[in-house]
Amino acid sequence: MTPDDRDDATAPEQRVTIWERLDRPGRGPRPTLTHDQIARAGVEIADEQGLDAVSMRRLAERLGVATMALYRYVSSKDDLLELMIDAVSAEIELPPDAGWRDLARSFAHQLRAVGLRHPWLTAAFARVPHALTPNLIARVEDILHSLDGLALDVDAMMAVFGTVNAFVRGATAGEVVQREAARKEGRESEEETKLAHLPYVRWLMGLDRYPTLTRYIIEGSNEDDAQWQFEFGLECVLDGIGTRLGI
Amino acid sequence: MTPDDRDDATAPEQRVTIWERLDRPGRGPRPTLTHDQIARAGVEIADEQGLDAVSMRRLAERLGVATMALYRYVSSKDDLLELMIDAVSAEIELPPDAGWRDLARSFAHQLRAVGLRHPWLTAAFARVPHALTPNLIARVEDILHSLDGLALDVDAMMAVFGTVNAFVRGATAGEVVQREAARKEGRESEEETKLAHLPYVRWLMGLDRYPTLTRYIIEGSNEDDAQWQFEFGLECVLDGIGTRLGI
DNA sequence: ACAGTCGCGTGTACGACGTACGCTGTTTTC
DNA sequence: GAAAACAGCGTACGTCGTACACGCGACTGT
Repeated sequence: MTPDDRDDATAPEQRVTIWERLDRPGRGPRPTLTHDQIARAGVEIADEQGLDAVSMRRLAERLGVATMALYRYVSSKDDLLELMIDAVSAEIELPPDAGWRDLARSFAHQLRAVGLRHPWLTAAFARVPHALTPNLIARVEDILHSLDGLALDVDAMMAVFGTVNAFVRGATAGEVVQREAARKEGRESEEETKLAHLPYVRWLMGLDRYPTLTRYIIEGSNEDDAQWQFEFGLECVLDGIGTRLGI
Repeated sequence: MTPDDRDDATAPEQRVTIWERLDRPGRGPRPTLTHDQIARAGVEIADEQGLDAVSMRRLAERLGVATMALYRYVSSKDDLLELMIDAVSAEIELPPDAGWRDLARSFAHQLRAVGLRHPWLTAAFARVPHALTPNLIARVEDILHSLDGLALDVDAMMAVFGTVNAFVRGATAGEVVQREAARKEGRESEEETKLAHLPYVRWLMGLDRYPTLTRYIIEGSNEDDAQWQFEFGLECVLDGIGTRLGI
């Protein structure tokens, strides 16, 4: 027998999101920091030294406050990551009055650009439970709005955004993982990275189990590979959506 | 002969991947563990209690060895994550002799299934520098092989895989983030999750800044939403690829 | 004007983490 | 048999997130 139907000690945890608490009325002393400052400082650290370097202690030191002071602004480190995600998400600016296709394309390119400019973003997305921050929600709204009036039901509209979004995140994540690995291991140039992987690649090819992959490594023009692949994939996605929905 | 005739003191750090070290010849005592056992135990812990619960101490305890004994098998925790990724990647089995489209579709569905069955996988991918483990490489080879003989150059072939892979990872990541958040906060049913988000959603809608999004929340049939969206997106991607490459 | 109370900033402390290092004992190779 | 290589282990260090209690400053209601 499991007496689980009255145990609300753990059940209805109504977590209030940080966004709802952002500008609370002032009673007591004036806060010395703003959420914006905190997010910005966190982004700076992450950009310079990677996401692992963003600790509450380091962040507090950079802001000139005690470590625990930060917890007056964020309820946990996850909250901090949400702030940081939202901060860099603000860098995305979409053209007004564009059709859904141009809008989606612009969103895709810019989300990728943000992800590459802030390589920690991918890892942050994977860690944070509630990644729908206001600045991202606003862009969702923009794209949904551009799809309105095309005789689509709302599920289809959301599916369009979801598909583009999924592709961009996956593609960017793939690119970023490699760069971050390079940074962590102290490599600086693309050339150095290729050199570091060389023994492993050689070993793989020597196994003779991956002939087609081997051909790609030998014949492939690894010139601007990632950028080209992204644009190729994106256009495929947009074409596929347009055709399937007749828009 | 000189056992060490390397001249390049400044060369990049030649990290030897764990895969190249897997079955080294035995000198000294017999190992009591295998890499397979370790990976399996790690996967068990992660499945049961989440990726954060996979610590070297806990893993060692489950395996009945001292913590530091594990470092005879993996050189770091990242290595361990690679082993775990490879272990669950083995769950993907593709049909033999299928066309590229069926093969890609099967790969997509199974990779998603693995990601949902092991919700920590997404986070692991984001943490690990070299996520191309043998079992994944083998599937890449399968798909590339199915594209051979269609008059594509190798770059295009790789782009096909890359596009499908990116979409699947992005889509799965999105689904998983929500489930993991629910698990972390102790929620069990989908209903409970919806209830927990209700105040935030209401607050968002009350801002009156996201009318189309609001319509989606109200009108959307959130029934089997994720599964449907995934299949919709996947077919768009496959269609787009097929049309663009004429295959 | 004054008391109450709310909340900001802080210091300390706890339990967990990854892992460097050195030791002991076993197995293989010369 | 001696030497070398290597498995397993215990200890220790530095770091992390954050719970908690304290003191002080600023607003609110009287």
